[in-house]
Amino acid sequence: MIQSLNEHNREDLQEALSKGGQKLTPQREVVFAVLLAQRDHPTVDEVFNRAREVMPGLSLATVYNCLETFVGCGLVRQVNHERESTRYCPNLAPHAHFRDKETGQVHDIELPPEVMKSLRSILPPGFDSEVIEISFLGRAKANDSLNSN
Amino acid sequence: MIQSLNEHNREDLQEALSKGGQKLTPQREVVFAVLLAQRDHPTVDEVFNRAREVMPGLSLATVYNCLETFVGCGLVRQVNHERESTRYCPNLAPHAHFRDKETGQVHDIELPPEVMKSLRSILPPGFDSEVIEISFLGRAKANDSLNSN
DNA sequence: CTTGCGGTTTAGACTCATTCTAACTCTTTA
DNA sequence: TAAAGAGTTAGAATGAGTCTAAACCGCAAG
Repeated sequence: MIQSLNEHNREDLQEALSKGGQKLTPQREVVFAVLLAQRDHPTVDEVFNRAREVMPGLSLATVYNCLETFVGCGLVRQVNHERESTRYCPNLAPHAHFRDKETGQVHDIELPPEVMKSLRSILPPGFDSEVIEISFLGRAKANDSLNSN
Repeated sequence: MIQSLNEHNREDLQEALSKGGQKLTPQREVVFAVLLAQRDHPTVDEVFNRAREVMPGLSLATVYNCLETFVGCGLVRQVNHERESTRYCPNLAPHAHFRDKETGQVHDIELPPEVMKSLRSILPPGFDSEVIEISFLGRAKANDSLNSN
């Protein structure tokens, strides 16, 4: 179940928010806690439903707002696959995503620096890239524990 | 301007369609010609507008249908960036996409086989991937001629 | 205090890409 | 010529996400 944030995580949140000129609010705490509690790349709706168990008055618009704020503060990444609903991921380490064709589950795949480098190297001169998104589509055989980080 | 398909391209289209159990229709020819004429990763709307110059009665639904058919036959790839409108690309060679933050333009980036290989190698055992999507976000300095293929 | 202010939250209206539906057309097969 | 089947069409429906305007809240100034 969704716990409230521990001291450590609350401080991280607090700090990242204030760096971005934002405040820590009860809603933001709950939404952040939801993301940390179950790192399965939930959609906004999923976050909304989970958060409401803990804070029933929370509105969907606020969940959108909170998540956008987190993305702006670099606390969370958006994960898009084709045009499906955007998913959210609190894993900050550079990583790729693997989407299971059958279950729809999204798994994080560690991205070693040398692979990042070889990717950057394929850019022709004049192309400067800040963000690289890599996503695999396929099947992951069993091994439930491998998801996320 | 949009030309009608030359013999060679019409045959390719014809063949790919019939392999997928589909027929060559005037609408499909026009839509395909639009994609080949300007390889700038147009959205459905852009394809629609260009195609109407040549076939004014064409409907938007048909453009959606044609593009979906082409994707099904492997003639064309969809390109998605975040949740923006889907774009279409008739470049069949394996390649990544580079999206210019400022202009919004999408450029094709050639993907050498050894980079593909190193990417596949980061998948943990049990993960089998058929499709790998790679997209860069950044700025491309000038050099208009480098776009697409 | 209590008033005012800026940032946050809220419900509901709105947008817009995409999908669906049902009617229509065209071509082929019987 | 009729019936069947594929493809096309206009417009309605869907649904994720955004916008708007009102309510709320914590806090600093009076």
